Amino acid sequence: MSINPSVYTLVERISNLLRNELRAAGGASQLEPVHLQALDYLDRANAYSNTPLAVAEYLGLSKGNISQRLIALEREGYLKRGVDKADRRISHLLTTAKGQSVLKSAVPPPTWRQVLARLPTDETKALHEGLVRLLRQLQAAQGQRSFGVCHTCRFFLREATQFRCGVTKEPLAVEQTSRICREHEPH
Amino acid sequence: MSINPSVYTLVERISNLLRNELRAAGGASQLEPVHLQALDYLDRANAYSNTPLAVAEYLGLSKGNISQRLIALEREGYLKRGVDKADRRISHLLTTAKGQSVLKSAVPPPTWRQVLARLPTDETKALHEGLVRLLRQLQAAQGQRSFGVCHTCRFFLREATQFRCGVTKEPLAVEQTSRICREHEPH
DNA sequence: CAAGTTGGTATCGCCGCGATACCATAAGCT
DNA sequence: AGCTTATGGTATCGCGGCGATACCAACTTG
Repeated sequence: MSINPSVYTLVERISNLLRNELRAAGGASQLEPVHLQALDYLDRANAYSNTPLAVAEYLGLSKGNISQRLIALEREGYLKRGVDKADRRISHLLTTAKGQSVLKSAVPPPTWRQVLARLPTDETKALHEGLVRLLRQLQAAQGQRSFGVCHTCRFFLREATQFRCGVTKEPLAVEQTSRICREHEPH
Repeated sequence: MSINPSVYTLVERISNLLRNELRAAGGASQLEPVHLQALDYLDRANAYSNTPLAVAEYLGLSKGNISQRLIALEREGYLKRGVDKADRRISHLLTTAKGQSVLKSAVPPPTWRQVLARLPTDETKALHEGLVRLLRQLQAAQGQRSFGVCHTCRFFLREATQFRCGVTKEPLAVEQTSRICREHEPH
């Protein structure tokens, strides 16, 4: 039982359940899992990280593919696009009210929300820790970005009167520090 | 940090990593993730459970879809098909040497094998327990079969001289009792 | 033995996905 | 300054996974 089902198999099966739930949850709004995941990411990304390329890296899919998904999401009104002031090649995507509304009902899918809420807190904590370790190890092993938040980032600077990003050298609004960052690197 | 990233987000991201790794691992043999997963299941299913319908239920995909995937796998020589002696509608799929060979190198994907092997055993144990609970809860919540092994099944009978399945009433070969069963129900 | 049920396949259309080629803007070099 | 290279993003192509539907063959039930 400690071997079979193994951790790998468990992850595989839970992944499939998640994918199927997402497919079902997005069915009403005609959104596939990839759309919901992209929307969810953008809804939680900071100002550096809400670009098409960042979404592609986060989901591990090709930029061409993601470009098309985002165009579709914008066309359907789930996203709004802005142009970067400093670099006019870069798009910044923001979720609209419609986008946030579909997220609210579909991700996490209802079943997941319910099950996770009912898990005992100590068990949730242990599970959380194990998953964090697993994720970080996997990301490191394949050289992927970690996409964490400021407080767990090695470039995060706590100065006397404010926070600052050690990568961009810019001061950070407090609200931004709890958002996902593409430049994040763990300690 | 206990909220963000949440357990849900962690699972989502790990799932994506897994899917991408599987896609890469199967690339050499032209097999998509679904093929590798179906093969892996069949390689570990017992004699009741190695049918197209069972694969579809296990993966949560439509039987029409899975039927076509299995036909492709058989055509490429990864599977052999046998007909059930008692019910001639039913196919039984067995992995060939070629099928087992590709599984050996592709699932779990190399990165995963490596990372999981290096996780400290106590952490693995905690992670395993949490994932089992999560999986069982999710399966129960959406009325899916649990696909476990005999020793965790409420129908499993330990008799004086042998094991027996309480569903089919048949005696069980020892080798079969460590395989995945479609009729499995947890205690 | 007729009627309904179940395991499996055939076929259709949709669309996610990678690969490639391409464009526009930016950065680096001399 | 210009020339070259690098980077963010899009357009287009072909492949194939996927659900839905319809269908067939074998079993089951009255």
